[in-house]
Amino acid sequence: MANSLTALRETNRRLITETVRKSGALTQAQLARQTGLSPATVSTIVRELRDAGLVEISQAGGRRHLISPARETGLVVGVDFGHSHLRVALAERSHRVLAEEAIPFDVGARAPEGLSAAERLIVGLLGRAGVSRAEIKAVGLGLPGPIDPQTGIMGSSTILPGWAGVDPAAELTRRLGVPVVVDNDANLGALAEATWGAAKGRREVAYMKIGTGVGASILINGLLYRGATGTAGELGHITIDENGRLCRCGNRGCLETLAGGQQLIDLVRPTHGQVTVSRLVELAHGGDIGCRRVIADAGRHLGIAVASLCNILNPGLVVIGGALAEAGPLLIEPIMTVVGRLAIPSAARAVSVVKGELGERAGVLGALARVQSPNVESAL
Amino acid sequence: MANSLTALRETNRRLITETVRKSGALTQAQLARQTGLSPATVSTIVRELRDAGLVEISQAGGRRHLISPARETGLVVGVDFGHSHLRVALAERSHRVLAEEAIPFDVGARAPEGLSAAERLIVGLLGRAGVSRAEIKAVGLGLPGPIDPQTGIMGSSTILPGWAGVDPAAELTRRLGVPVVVDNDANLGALAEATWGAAKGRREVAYMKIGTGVGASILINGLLYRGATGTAGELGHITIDENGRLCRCGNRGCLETLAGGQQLIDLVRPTHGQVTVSRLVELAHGGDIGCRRVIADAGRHLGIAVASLCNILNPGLVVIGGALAEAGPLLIEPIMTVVGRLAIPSAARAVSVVKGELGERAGVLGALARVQSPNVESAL
DNA sequence: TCTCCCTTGTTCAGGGATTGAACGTACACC
DNA sequence: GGTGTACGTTCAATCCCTGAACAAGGGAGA
Repeated sequence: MANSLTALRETNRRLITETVRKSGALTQAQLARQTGLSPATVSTIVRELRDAGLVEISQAGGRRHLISPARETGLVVGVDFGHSHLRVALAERSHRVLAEEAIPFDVGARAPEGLSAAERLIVGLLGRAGVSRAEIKAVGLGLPGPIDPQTGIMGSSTILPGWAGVDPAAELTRRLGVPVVVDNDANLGALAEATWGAAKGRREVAYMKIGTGVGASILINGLLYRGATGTAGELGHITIDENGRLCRCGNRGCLETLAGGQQLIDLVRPTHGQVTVSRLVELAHGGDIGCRRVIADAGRHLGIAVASLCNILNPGLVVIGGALAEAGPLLIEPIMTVVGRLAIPSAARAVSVVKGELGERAGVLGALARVQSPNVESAL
Repeated sequence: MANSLTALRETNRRLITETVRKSGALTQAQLARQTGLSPATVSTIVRELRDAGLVEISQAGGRRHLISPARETGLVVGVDFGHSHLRVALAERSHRVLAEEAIPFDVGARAPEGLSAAERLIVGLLGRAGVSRAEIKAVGLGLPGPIDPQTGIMGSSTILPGWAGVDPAAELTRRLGVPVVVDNDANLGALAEATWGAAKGRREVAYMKIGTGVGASILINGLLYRGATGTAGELGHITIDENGRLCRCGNRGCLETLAGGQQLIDLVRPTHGQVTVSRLVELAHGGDIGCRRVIADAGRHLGIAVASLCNILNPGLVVIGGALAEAGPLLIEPIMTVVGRLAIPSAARAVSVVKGELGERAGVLGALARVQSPNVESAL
């Protein structure tokens, strides 16, 4: 079973596959040295992998064989629903993005409309990249709400009512005819930042996405931590003010009602009219006192949540993503101030809070990362 | 090398040894089922382990053999400092407790006095059990404050000023001449409950110890999760009321200032005079309205923290320990009510909050567990 | 150009490890 | 007392890793 000989072989096969993928191209001798396996074992396993089509072998002078990862054919698609936008990317398996597009979109709409819009965008990208629909091998789908990891269905019926009870993966599979993995958008953002962005190489990370709403995700030992029912990391609905505004999650005074982009937009509407979060950030960078103030206030509220996070998980790195993250120090300095005041000193010292490096693309890139490496979850 | 057959055998040997140690005594058939190995393999490995003196085999009716861990010689000591008590246990390696004693003790005293008191207690237990000091092979030490996992020194200088900068393990080693492992008392309580108590067999658990202060600890995948600097799980110093009372951690309105035993004692002093936490709980069970009310209020404040915990970690089980836990439903029902109101519904549904089964002994038993199985920590 | 030496990858026998099946044994239940 | 069941052991079969031997090719130096 788990510890049988075949399992051992499987382990070694995976070890070699991983080593090859990480290094790009290696000779068998190098492989043997790096993995600690004997050349004989490497030889037989490499042959197996070649027969299975998992690696490619090219002659490289002398007896040397260059082992490289099999050029995976086909394309993958990432779909990222934000609260107010929809972004789709078409990429090669190697992660190279061929085409990408984002449109404003209200996720409050019902699921079928959302999925139809995504489908239209995908078709558009296919046309632009000049490839056929059959090339798509898999789709990663991000949604801004808690997903039950068992069923793939939205865990809360109040957060995205239009999506309650729908199985988005099954639905999209039905439309496109390919496997779809669905995950929370904050989880995907965390994955992307850990793979290519600000959290590259870090194994203990918290990620907060502050867009229209507030989402968060936790990486423990480099793997997504989901908790018992997949809602681990839902910092957006931590209670900051028990008597605060009603939140769409059904509770009161959630962080999201105080620091979510929607709240900020509402706050500046009387003085600045209807703006987007990005515009609000621009104005703040331009020196607008009012916008700076609401962002700083949001930062202070976020700081309370980050302080809780520090006391509970004591992370070494917190990455801030989403549209509001573009405010940079205007947002992060108030966060740090509050963390310094509310978190245990040693935990506050240990944490650094930084802006994500992938900006608005984090979600969709995470969807691409997610669909290509299925083993990103912590065991339960 | 690392992945050879002998390594596989080594892995399985260790697997069986661990399984035997955790369960105490097992037949080979049970062992085979639990480990997933075949009875044949178990048979040969058990023989090896017996020959190596690592396990003992006793006949148990029929062909059944009872495999138990080898009776390791020597004794271990567990020391548990609470905020207001000191408890010491002397046990065999097999965890059988030979003698145990608790005294009231103010941990606010300086470290040397505390360690001297512990030493005196240990000597007393040795006399009572009729064994010599040389029998002691190791000591586990629990302290009610954040311990830096790297250095073993108290991480915060404000929480236990008398212990700031001291290396308690080194100091106790100097006095007793044996290895000492030191850990946070909540971590030890969690470990004990997971080994013998309410969290037996559970792998994702949060533990809260509500005594004079409030401490907490998190088990992820069955291992203590410490975070970047060892303060993961410090729920006692989550900020509940930003404008609340000053806390000894230096911040304001920490959970501990609202739900810690000390606060409850202060609250009932005008009406009930000076009482202990246990007395307060007794009175509440007896029907005293005032005591019931302060416990319920504490529960509501704890509920806020547990709700945060649910949103961040989404645990399946929260175990409440410490003296206040004896209030049982009087404390737990308000917690659940608040969790239901403040946590994300799916996270609130997923969690069950229960009283610990080991009572006041959790800390000292955890110290015994800790000293015998060094590998209880999550990587990093 | 030729030779020697080193590296590389393959093959093969040998030694380990796990497993399924078969078997003897002892208890429990009827 | 008979039967069934669970348990532990043994053994052949199977699978896997490794060390050694070996063929093939390149590079350095004469």
